[in-house]
Amino acid sequence: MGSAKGDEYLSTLRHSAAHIMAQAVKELFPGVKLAIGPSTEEGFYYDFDYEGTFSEEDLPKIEARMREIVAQDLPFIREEMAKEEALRFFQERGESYKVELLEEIPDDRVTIYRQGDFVDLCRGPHVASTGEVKAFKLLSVAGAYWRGDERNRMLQRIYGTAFPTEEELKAFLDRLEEAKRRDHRRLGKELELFSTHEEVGPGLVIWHHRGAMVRWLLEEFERREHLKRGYQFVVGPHILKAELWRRSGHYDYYREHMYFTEVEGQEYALKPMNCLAHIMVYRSRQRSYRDLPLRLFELGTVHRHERSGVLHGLLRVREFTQDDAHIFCRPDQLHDEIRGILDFVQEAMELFGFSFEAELSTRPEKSIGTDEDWERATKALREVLEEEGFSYEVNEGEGAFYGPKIDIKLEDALGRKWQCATIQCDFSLPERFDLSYIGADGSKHRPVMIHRVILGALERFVGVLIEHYKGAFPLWLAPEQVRVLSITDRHIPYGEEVCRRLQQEGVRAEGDFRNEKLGYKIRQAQLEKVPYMLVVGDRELEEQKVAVRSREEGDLGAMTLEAFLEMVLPHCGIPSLGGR
RNA sequence: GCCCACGUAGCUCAGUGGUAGAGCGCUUCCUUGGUAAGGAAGAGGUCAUCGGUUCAAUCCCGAUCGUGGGCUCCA
Repeated sequence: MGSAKGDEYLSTLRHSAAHIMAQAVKELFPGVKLAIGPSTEEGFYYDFDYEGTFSEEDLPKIEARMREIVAQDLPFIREEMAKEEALRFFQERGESYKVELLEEIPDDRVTIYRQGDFVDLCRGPHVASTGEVKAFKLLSVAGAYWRGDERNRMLQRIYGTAFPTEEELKAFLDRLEEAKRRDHRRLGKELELFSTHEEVGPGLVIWHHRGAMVRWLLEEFERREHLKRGYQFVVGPHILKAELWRRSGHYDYYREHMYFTEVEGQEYALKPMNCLAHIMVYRSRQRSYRDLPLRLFELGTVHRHERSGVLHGLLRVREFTQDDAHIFCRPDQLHDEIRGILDFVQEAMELFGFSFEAELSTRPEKSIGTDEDWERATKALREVLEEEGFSYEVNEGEGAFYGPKIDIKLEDALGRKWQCATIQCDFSLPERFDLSYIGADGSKHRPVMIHRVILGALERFVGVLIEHYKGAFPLWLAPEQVRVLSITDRHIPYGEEVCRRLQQEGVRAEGDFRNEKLGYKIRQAQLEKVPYMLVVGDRELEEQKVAVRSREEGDLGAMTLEAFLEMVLPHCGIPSLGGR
């Protein structure tokens, strides 16, 4: 990351690159209309309206034309113009999108930028001339709705990136390659973690033994941590009567994401969220203020009908399991509960080596509940964020339909951001289900409900972990922790004995006793990211030792099995967070 | 859902309007070899599915399903 000034220059450079691309496209494809073309965090894009279509094959052609424009070193010329004049100007050129944009500009005067024959409505700034844009590359073509609204016409977007130097561009492209290498979909197949199948259906994951082990370890970790923090475990059904979803508001507000079925003339819905069963637990008896907070936890599997175009490996699926909990508390406890959750999140993220940032989302247009409720919940979330010293962004109108929320975006080893944890206040469901507790004053009061997940969807979290660790899970999460390698057939019995001993100690050990050369077995174990390899041959058999090789550090020499166990056992088990 | 691509052996990918190929993997045999690939032989594909054009389609066209890159949406 450069300085603030450096970032500014970078975005100016990229914005200028976008103009150069637009010029090239207009020259190569007559009839193209310009929409918008900003810089982004990773580069730039320009949206075009064109009767034909662009494909990836057009990119080299456009790039070549761009290089010519760069070689001409055309100055970027800023001009001020009366708005009326600009309107006429763009109208004459048939640039209807620019006209639409102009009509919304309140000022009387606007600026345009020219390079050569190309003119664009633009606030600027730009670099001095096209010659300054040297290191750039076009990356992809995509569809994009005009103004990001799917009711509008779909435009054609071309993405590219630009940097001050070729070296920086190359570093960026290398990083894209690196991301491809650690793509969880690729590693998931190579490491036998999971698979998806056309015959099964899109967005539905099948966990293979290794992936299932990672998941099981995470689940076990979750159970222990939740138990430590005063959560109670509950389990709810997968289908619940549609009538219940009507009462909760999901039927009205979330219907398009739900699957329905009919049983004996009754309409049922496959749960897209776990909250209703938890509410039923709360309602099963009279609650006292002394019972609160009631923290109900469930590794809850939910089904959501996601639109086909959004599915992506493990990161966006149609069936997933959340580490979900609902906390029912008194309004005066809200603050401490939110704090407890944020502490939990913070400790968990540290364990996995993620940094993260918080986002506070406020009331959306489509929502239920009173203004007063929304205000109170938003305030509580904001207060805790500030007391805990979290830096956070506010996303106006991005909250759930039932309440405001804090989303935690974690950042992986490549600096990419993922949403996992979320904390959502809810004043609506307690109202709709008429939840109450008897206060110290002997009268009924309304509890507050918090929906929260720590790792979020396990599918997504495992996907992020795979990419974060490049498939090389830390010892405690490695599906196979140790592999015992025999050198020749006569070492097999000893190898089996070593393997058994390890398994008895709770170490996940497997043997590779095939008739293959040691180098071959090591290569395979390395590629499969097994943390430790134990080689057994004549020398080890003789001395009753094992030759230890670490995935990261290579050959560690021979030692007794006891010495090896002493070294690794402390790191083999499921870790425990510090807690509050 | 929308825009653009793609779908060939278990995997990664070549290829052609005249019924298909490589590497890895798999099987068998030889080899018993000390820290990232020992050798040989063999098996394996209705070229995603359905329809159309054509004397002839894996290849051209259309639809469907699935996947990828985006948009919108989201854990």
